[in-house]
Amino acid sequence: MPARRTRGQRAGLTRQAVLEAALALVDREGLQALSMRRLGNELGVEAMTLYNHVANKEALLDGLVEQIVLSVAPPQLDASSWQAGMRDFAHALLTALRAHPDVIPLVVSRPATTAPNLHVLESTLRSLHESGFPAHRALDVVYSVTNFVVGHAATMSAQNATEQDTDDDQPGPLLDLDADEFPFLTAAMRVEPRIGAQGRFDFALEAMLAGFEAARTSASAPEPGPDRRREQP
Amino acid sequence: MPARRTRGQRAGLTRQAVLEAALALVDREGLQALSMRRLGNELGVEAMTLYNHVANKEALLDGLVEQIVLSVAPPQLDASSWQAGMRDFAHALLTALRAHPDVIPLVVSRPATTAPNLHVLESTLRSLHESGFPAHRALDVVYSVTNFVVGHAATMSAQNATEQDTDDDQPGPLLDLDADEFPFLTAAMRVEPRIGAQGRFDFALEAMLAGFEAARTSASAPEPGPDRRREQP
DNA sequence: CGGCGCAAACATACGCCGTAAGAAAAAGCG
DNA sequence: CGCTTTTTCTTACGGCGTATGTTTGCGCCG
Repeated sequence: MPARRTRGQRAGLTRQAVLEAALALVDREGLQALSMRRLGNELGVEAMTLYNHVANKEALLDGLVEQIVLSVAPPQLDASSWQAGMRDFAHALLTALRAHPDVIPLVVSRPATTAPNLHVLESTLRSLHESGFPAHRALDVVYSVTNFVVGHAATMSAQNATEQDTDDDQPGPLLDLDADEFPFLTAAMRVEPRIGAQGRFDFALEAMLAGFEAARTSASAPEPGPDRRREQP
Repeated sequence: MPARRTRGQRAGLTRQAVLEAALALVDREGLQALSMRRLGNELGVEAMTLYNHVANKEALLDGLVEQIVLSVAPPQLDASSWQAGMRDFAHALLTALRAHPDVIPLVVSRPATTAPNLHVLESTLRSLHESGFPAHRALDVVYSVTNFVVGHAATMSAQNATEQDTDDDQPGPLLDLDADEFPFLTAAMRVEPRIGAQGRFDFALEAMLAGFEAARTSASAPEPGPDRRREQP
């Protein structure tokens, strides 16, 4: 039953309301369930009505990632430990993404460079600068942490998605692979996968933060070393 | 002109040919240009014909990420320096992703757990294990590096996309932001953005590898420390 | 209080999409 | 050559995003 209103009374529909309904719909039924007609039904309104509040579907999707990005508290950095602040920020961002896993593909492909986000970024850069990072390195740190969090969240959500295709909930190996064929892989996945993902996240995050700290304290860059990368022309 | 053949001669169409044409089309005109009808035209064939070689559009998209993943050489690890091998692997993966930026959203949302990929993963895990990582930490390392690379590639491609919306090629600030409002941000972006992105990638990658090396050499885990994260219930 | 302007909501229509179902054509094979 | 098998084409259905034009009811001004 599509939330009908007695015909004639106005909805007072709002961009915010549209975005919230869209986010709820995506959380409930996935990205592919989000169509203008469907979202209209959800709000008791015709599809075209939504165009009074969002320019088009692209803008609606942009609005979804905006909702998520704005929901995470900006990094709180005191000069004593920039690492603690970045760690909290990374965890908060991961939590926000995990709360809306179906939006992650959107977050990945849409840069969130709205004005409020840029201000958050600017203040974070200032804090990191006061902690001893040169400006461009501060940007490196912020970008790297967010990139890492987003990539990790994407991988985790993709795995959860395929894991739900086989809809049995016994805790056995979700990817049933031959222990003889993949001994190390099976050994590595023996740990409870949920803890494993979180543990991996913490492990790599600590490694990154430690690496950044090492780069910060040493004036000379700790750059590549013997580098044999290849690059496209 | 849609590559017509004189009616009657057969194409000898192949799954591989379909995937290559699809990848070329996506590279040329973006993900949204990839439809079964359009891809059929590209190959001089009706849309439904494609279903003889791919089960449905989902499978075709899976095939696209498969193409990319298989195109990057597996990590070559000699016991002397696991870091060099992982660094090369990261660079190769980044290069492959940057060659097909429009496929990145697909790579992000589709776990590439096909049999050949699992074998590559297994052999990488063995090498890392021989370098002194416990099995689960080896998995952490591989996952973290790939997550990081994918996240970084996604961010870079998203930025390049918005940067092309304003189609002027003067090298000025691609995100024209007020230097008074965002002093640190503008300072940080003063470096040539192309080099900046690559430099940031190398910087963070080295930090991660250094952090992993530190974790490997110390038996005691270098875990979080004073942790004030919050988590959803 | 009455009418009117205007923004919000509705209704219709167009050209796309993915793909199910069946006809037709080509290719292999005795 | 006829028969089977596989590939390709044709048609059709429901759903999509949205351009376009009409209706509706609230708030304001006289």
